[in-house]
Amino acid sequence: MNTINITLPDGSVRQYPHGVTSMQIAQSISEGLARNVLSATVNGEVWDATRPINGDASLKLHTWNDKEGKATYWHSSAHLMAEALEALFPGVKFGIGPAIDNGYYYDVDTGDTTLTPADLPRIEEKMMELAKNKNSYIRREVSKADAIAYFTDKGDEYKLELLEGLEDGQITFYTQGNFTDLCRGPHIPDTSSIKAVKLMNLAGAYWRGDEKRKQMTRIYGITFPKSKELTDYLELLEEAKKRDHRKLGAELELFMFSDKVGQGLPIWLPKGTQLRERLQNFLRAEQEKLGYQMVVTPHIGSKTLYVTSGHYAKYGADSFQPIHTPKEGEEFLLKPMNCPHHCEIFGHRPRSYKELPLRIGEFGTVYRYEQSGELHGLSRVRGFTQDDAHIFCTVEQVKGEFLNVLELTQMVIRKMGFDNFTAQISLRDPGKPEKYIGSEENWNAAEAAIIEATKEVDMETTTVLGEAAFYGPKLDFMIKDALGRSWQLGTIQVDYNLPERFGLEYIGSDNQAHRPVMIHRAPFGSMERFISILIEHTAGKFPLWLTPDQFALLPISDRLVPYCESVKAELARHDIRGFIDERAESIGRKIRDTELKRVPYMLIIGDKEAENGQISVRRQGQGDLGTMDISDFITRFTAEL
RNA sequence: GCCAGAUUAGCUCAGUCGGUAGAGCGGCUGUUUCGUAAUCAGCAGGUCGCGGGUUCGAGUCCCGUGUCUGGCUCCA
Repeated sequence: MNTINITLPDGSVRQYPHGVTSMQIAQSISEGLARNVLSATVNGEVWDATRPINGDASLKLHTWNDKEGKATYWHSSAHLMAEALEALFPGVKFGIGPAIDNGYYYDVDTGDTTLTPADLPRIEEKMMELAKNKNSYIRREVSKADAIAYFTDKGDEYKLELLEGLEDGQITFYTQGNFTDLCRGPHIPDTSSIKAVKLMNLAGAYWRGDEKRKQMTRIYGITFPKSKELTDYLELLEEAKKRDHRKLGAELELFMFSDKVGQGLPIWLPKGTQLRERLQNFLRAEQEKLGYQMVVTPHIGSKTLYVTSGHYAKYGADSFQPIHTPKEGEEFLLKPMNCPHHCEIFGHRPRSYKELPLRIGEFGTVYRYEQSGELHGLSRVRGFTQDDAHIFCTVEQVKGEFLNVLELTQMVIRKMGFDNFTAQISLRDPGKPEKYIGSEENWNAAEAAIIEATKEVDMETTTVLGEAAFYGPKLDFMIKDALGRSWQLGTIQVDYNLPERFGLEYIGSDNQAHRPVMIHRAPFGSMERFISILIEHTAGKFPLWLTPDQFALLPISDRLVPYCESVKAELARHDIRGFIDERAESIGRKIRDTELKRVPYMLIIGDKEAENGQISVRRQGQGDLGTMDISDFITRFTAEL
């Protein structure tokens, strides 16, 4: 047979000579496509576009515009960087160098020389110089013995270790220019499409992710086929920097940290507290509508509580250590989660099936000893408040409760101005039933309930097997912000373990004791983390109903302050809140300062407005909206809420 | 916790070869009473993160340590 059948994604079948490459197929379709093709999926596996196809195959060509194309491109860029490093730092050793979501990295060991950020431009230059050589990426199958010989000769113990895990017969090398690497591939045809490079940063990374092993230097980089795309990407990063919640949090006086109070312990300032409490009140009201009952539990709990829950055995050593009292033998732990307290609430008196589902909610402040290097603004802290609740129910009720939580979360997220909202469902690893507690029937029922519930609310989901907790399946919420970055919010988890450990029971209609199922849910994770995401998503321009100050009254002269007072009082009667800027500053200055504080409405008051009983309205970020009656403003304002 | 970098006035930053500290913004005082993004002037702010060391002399060099930043590992 001299010809093979190639099936394209549209289902059409074309015939090509045996040994044809994806590149040649692209050429037969169009020159333009051939110029842009980076790799191809052949029978479900991503291949080099230059690799011969030796049998009937399905084929999908990849360009810069798809995920696989970018991944190939960036992985090849990592090799290009390695070539540049080898030219500049002879003797450098290489770990692994994969593509990531935005670019690639390569872990390197430069021996006694330490790389510094000042070295990066030099490496970038070398990469561009090498890219211009238009070197092809050449794939070569090698025997294990030859491969070992090559890297032994080179003295790269990392590659040798990687080789140990590979089987003879499936080892390939890729070479471009003067650089040869152990690599499964695939790679782009040649280096000429790499037109712009930026090495982002340097970081330490453990060899094979093991903190007991040597730390290598990880160099992060990104490349693009057009220099304009690099410029755009760097602008996006600039924008992200401007929106950094740590920066905005300080500028807008929302929160602070103090070395004396302790790292990772946020202090909420008046404006931030207003924002947070308003958000909390909104969430509380919505949850009460859905049948949640709010409780308050102490910030510490006896060690016994956590021994019972099992958390002490699992996390005790890595937590804030017990608080000891003057009387010996008393030990308390800072509350790291609210569930044990809520279990005690359920168990404090006999429960009837008629009370289920029992939904116990709490804005519960918890303390966790996060490693110091993990702390980050408000998104990773040591003291935070969960929008927590525990639902005690029957297995039959799990689906309804999931629906309830999904709908609540969707509604709140939309109200907050996010529109891209997805979920990850984590189920058992079907091959390892011994890893999980709880009966087979209960697991099946709960997993089915979660999947059905997400279908009913029409939510985009991904399902991952083996990611469930040992005590039950779970669902994690994800949102994308205005810059397209993904954030993980909170979770809903089914738990068969804690009711067991706390011996929780209810009396069923059959007059027998039954064990309830417990659902943990904190859809937003924590107030701290959620607000950090909200700050970055909105760039500090919070939704009107939520923002601390909704307007600023800006009198042109201090003789107009009394009129401002009357306007403020009138707006207050309509629950519109704000302040008067009474400073002896020019109106231009007051407007500038108020714009920077992201106060949504600026009401400029001069003699004309005072005479006519009107206000001149300016919207933050939009400019002058003209003069209007106060009642018209209230109408406009209320419509925007 | 680990690797790398940073740490100077409230903030953003400058500070040369080691010779005793500087700007802008902000603050205060005065001035300006103004029409849609900074009125003008003066003044006050610093144990150069902290603790040691080298030196006649340390913001600057060395050691230790705190905190922050970027990653790694971790995240009930």
